[in-house]
Amino acid sequence: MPGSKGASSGGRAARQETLRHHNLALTLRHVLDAPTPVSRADIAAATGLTRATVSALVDRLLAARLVAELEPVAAQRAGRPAVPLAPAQGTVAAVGMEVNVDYLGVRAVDVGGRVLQQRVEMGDFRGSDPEAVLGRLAALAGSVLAVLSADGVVIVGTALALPGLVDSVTGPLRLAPNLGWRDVDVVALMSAHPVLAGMPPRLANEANLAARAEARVRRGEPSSFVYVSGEVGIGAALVLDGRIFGGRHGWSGEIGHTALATAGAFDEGGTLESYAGQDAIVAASGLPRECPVADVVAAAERGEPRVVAALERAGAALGVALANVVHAVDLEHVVLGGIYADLAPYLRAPVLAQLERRVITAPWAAVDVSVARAGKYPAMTGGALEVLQALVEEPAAWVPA
Amino acid sequence: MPGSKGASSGGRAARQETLRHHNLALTLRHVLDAPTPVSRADIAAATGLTRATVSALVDRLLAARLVAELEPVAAQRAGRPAVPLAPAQGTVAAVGMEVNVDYLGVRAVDVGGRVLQQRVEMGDFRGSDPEAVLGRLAALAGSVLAVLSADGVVIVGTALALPGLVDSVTGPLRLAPNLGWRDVDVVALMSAHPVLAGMPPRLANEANLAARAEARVRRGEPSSFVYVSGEVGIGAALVLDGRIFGGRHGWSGEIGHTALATAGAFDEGGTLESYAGQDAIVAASGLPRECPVADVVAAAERGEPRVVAALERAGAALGVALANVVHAVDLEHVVLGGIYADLAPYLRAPVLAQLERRVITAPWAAVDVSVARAGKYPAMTGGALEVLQALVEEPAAWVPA
DNA sequence: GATATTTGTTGACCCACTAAACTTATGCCC
DNA sequence: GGGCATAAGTTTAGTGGGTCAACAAATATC
Repeated sequence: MPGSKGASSGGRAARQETLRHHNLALTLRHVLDAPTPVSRADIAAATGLTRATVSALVDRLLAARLVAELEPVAAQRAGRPAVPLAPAQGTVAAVGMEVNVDYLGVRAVDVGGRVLQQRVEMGDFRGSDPEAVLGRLAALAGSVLAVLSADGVVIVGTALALPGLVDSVTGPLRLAPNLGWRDVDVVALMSAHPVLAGMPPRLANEANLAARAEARVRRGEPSSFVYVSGEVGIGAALVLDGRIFGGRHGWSGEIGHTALATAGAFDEGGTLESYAGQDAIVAASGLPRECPVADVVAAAERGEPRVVAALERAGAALGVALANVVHAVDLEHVVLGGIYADLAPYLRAPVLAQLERRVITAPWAAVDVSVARAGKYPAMTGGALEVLQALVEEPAAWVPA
Repeated sequence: MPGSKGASSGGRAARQETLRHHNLALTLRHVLDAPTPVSRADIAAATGLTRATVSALVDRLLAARLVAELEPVAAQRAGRPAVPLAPAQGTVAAVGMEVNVDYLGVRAVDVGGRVLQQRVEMGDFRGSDPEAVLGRLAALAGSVLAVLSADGVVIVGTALALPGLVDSVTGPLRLAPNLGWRDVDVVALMSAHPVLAGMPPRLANEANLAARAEARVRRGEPSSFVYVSGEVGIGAALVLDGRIFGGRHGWSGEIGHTALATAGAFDEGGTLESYAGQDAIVAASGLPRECPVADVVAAAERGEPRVVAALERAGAALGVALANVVHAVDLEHVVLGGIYADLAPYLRAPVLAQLERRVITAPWAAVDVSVARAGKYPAMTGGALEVLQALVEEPAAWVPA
């Protein structure tokens, strides 16, 4: 998720090989992104390549087991029936892992986006010991990998989502306030376990990876949005044309630290997290500390005034912060994820109200607010998709000559 | 400045021609970006292309008058002396125009970045009539274009910088509060003038184009930064790896409307512009309305306490807003432009103080604040560079077969 | 003046694409 | 069931833009 290429004079020399790599990736992407199986002729028509070229490229993808031919279905049109092509199932996969405040887990996803295996362990990891926690995670990953390799699945890599600041330039986890971790060399700790020896995980922020999963669910729709992941902390991710924009170090979207409530005295003032974080909402609701979100939702459904007011207030704070993000990066869609997805019925209106009031461009491009659709533990899926994306963009490395 | 490609399955089929286009652009970029003239052999070594290929590509660039051969300089090494290649001077150029609150102007820049012609007219355009103002601008442009065409310069296009919201998707200027313009079809009004008939201007925000000029001045240095353009309004631009990130409509960087001073009551609170805009600074300084910035600087230099306090306060507000931007997009450099460049001696410290206090990632990547170096009227230069960039990225369209 | 060294050019070759003909497999009409 | 239209996938020749290696040109060094 570099967000930048780095090359000073952008791009390297293109040779014949580059051409083939490009078209191979294009062809693969077409098969993977299509909602239904496609034929070689469909790909040719859509890409502008000739059928001859597509055939040659597809042959390579078949050999690499990235794509599979399905049984021809009874054709209703005249002419030779097409051979349907679809993402291969259960042949090539990536593993997404996650450590969060109250659970850890591992999920394996194949090139078609199917979940092949998954394990989740609940727990309380506030103020935990990184080495011990990562040991448990590695054990979990080991059991998943064992099943996969017994099934002959090729694993292309792993990724690990963390609720904090991961330095994508130099490596370590800088800060995960709610785990109580600081400057932890997570990659080294994970690689120490033999099961992961050959596959050091890519690290990334939980919100960024969750947003990637959300982007996949929404492929086809306008795919530029701010994904807000409400958990104990508040993370956000910027998705531009289906791609995560991580910034220089992968630290974009740290809206939990947006300055609010400054009243002209710029040296004071709370952050968004102090108004709209999970703990703040629970406290303002008058509910017991660390009670689950489900309790908040239940209380709100019963119409308890203090809870409803707390959510109203949290929504307003979130709306102000999001208005600032919209002004900074010009996006028209907000997706509420994490606990905000559960609380959306109560947050949506105040968030929208602030956006409409404050966003100066709203008259020409109203900002809409929707609810995440990527399901439970989206960051694990997103981590796997992150690794798979590298494969999809450079399939030549995995395709036999 | 789309900031997005739009293509759903990203990228089209690559053919042989695509290869040549890519390498032609690569070669041209190498000549343009090099600080000193380069030889064909240098380009070959740097790009990985063979000298044979580079020779063929350079021949096309010479024919298109985008590149020129210089006189060989006395070689100090053994071997045949190299033929130095440099951007052609005064052969191919683009025109950048600007309408702002107190001036309008036109500037022509060639592929090497040299200013060939320029005209600036001072005035007061608050609450002005768009048609009349654009008529004056067109006349100015006409006189510049006349001189250029007499000199045999080929004009590849024009751009127009405006202090407001330009809708890059559907075209019109949506809102320029300080001009008092709203929903003005600027392109149509400009194209009505015969001198610009064949070359409708690209419109863009003043801050975005000024930032582009700044990025060019800083090429070679780390080129991702937030450029803040303080004028009557406050605009900003996000520069990522030397490229402007404009967002979906070109409306990124509207930090003038960042919400500040909310004191827990999220329905109140002023914007950054109400604390740090030119009018706000002048008012808080106790100076006469609409007095020039030079007077503010002079008063600050004399140490007038009310002025110094006003600048301190404006700097703090700006620092809070910039901390929010840094949290949102993860950038490490802030560049102060427009009136903020003149006021930088007084703004820099409070801005830095807020950034250090609030940016949670500061311990690992301190945000620095520097002063713009692109000179007077950077948006005019940036507009021309914007047009030239399209040429540089797709030189094939301008190069004879 | 002979030799080494580097630049730029030339021509043979190679590879990935296109174009167009061909083969295969179906639906439809009689 | 046979002929015909239609469409999918394959085969073969051709083209373009690259590489590679040899060569010519121009200078420094001894």
